[in-house]
Amino acid sequence: MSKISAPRGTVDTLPADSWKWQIVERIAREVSAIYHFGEIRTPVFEHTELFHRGVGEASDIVNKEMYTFEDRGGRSITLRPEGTAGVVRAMIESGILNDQGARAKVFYIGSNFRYERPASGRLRQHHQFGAEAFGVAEPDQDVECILLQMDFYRRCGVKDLELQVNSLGDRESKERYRDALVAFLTPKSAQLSEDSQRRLSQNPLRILDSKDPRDQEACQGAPPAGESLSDKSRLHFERVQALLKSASVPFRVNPNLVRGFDYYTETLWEVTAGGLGAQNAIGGGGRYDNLVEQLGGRATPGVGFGSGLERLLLALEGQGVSLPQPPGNLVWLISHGDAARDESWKLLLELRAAGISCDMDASGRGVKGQFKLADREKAAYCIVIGEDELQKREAVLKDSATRQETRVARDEIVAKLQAATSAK
RNA sequence: GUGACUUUGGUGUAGUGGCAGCACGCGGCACUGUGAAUGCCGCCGCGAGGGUUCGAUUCCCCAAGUCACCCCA
Repeated sequence: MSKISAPRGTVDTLPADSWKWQIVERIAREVSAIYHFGEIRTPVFEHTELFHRGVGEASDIVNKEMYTFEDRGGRSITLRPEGTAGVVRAMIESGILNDQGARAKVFYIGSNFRYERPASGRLRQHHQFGAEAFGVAEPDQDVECILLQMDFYRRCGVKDLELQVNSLGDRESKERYRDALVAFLTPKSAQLSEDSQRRLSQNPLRILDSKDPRDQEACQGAPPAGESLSDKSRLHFERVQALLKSASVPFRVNPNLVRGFDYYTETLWEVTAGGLGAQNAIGGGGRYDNLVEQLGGRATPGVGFGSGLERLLLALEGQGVSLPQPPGNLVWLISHGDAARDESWKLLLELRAAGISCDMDASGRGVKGQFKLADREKAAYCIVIGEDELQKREAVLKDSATRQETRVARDEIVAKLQAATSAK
C-alpha cells in the first residue's frame, strides 16, 4: 500500500514537541485571566459571507487564500482564515453586545487556514492566540490589548521584540488618507511594480508596505498618514503612545505600517521577533470600530490582536530559549517472575487510582530490559518487586536521580509515592 | 503565485546507470535481579508516484521541504 502524507502546509505535532504547545497555551490562558479576558471558542468554519463582509473583498486573504467550498446542503462555507470575524459574529449572535454600553473581553486559541505557499513559519493551517475587547472606544483599551500581548511574549521568554504602531484614523480620516495617496501616486503609476499598479485601485495603502524598490522610490515624499488624521484620531493615537510610554513598553511609530485586513481603524500594530527570518511578524492587531456594525450588530467599538503560535515557538528556538520543561514524575514498575508481575499489575492499578502517573512493561522483558525502558521513558522512580519482596510484603523504591534504593512496606507504597511525586 | 536549492533506515550522513555503506538508534543474547559499560548476533532505507532505459536511488517529470520575492501569524 502506498503511504498517505499530511496535506501540504500542515504538520503533525508529536509527543516530543506537544508539551511545548501545552506550556505556551497554558501561559496564554494564565495571562488572559490576569488581564480579565474570558475564553471564547467559535467554529472552525463559517459562512463565506462573514469573511467577505468582515475581512474585506480587497484583502489578499479573501481574494486568493481562503479555503472555500460548498457543503452538502449547498451552502458556501469557508475555513476561517483569521480569528476576529468569527468572534465578532459570535458576540453579535449571542446578544452580548445588544445592551447600550455593553462591554466584553475575550480571548481564543485556535487554528486558521490560508492557502499559502508554505515556508518556514508559514503554514496552511496555523494556530493563533488572540484577544478582542468590545465596547470601549478609548485608547486605554488599545493599550491594554498591546500590554496583554507583550506580557504573553515576556512570559514565554521571547527576546528581541519590536513593537511598531501606526494609526489610520477613523473612517473619514482613512478615506482622506487613501484619496491623498491615490492622488500622489497616480501620476507615478507607470513606475510602480505590477502588483502595486493593481493595488492603486484596490488597496492603495498596501503600496506603502511594499518592499519593491520601485514602489519605495515612488512613495518617497508621499503624504504621511498623520496629516489626514482628524483631531479626534490624532488625540487618540497620541494617548496610545503616552500610555505605552508610561507602561515602559518600547515601540516605534511606523507611518507605513499597513495590515492585511480592511476592517482596521485608528490604532494598528505589529510585533516582530528575531530568530525568524523573512516571516518575522509574530503578532499584530488593531482597532476596528466599524466591524460590529458592518456585521449586523449594534454599533460597538472593538480592538484586538492575533499572535501566531508556530512563529512564537520558532522564534524561541531561533533564539536558543527553551521553555521550562515540566518535571517528570513517572513511576515505572519492574517485576521479576510471574507472581511478582501479577503483583505489579495490581499495584499499577492502585497507583493510577491514586492519580499517580505510572507504567510497566507488558512484553515480558527481563529486569535489565525493564530498567532500560524506565530509563528511556525518563521515569522518576522505579518500583521493583521480586520473589523476596513478594514474600515480605515489600517493594524496592528506587529514585532515578540518586539511584538510591529503599525498601518500603507494600501498604505504604501508594502514600509514599504520592508524597514523592507531588513534591516535585 | 514566481525563481533557486534540497530530498538515502527512527536520527545524522557516504555513495553509484547494475553489489547501498557508516555512526548513533532499536531488538535479542552473553546476563530471569538493576539502567547510558563491553562483546556477539540481528532489525530498519534510496520522497507514496509517473517516464526514459536491458536495468533508475542515480537522468527527466511530479510531489514535498527550505530560501528569496509575495503575503502575513
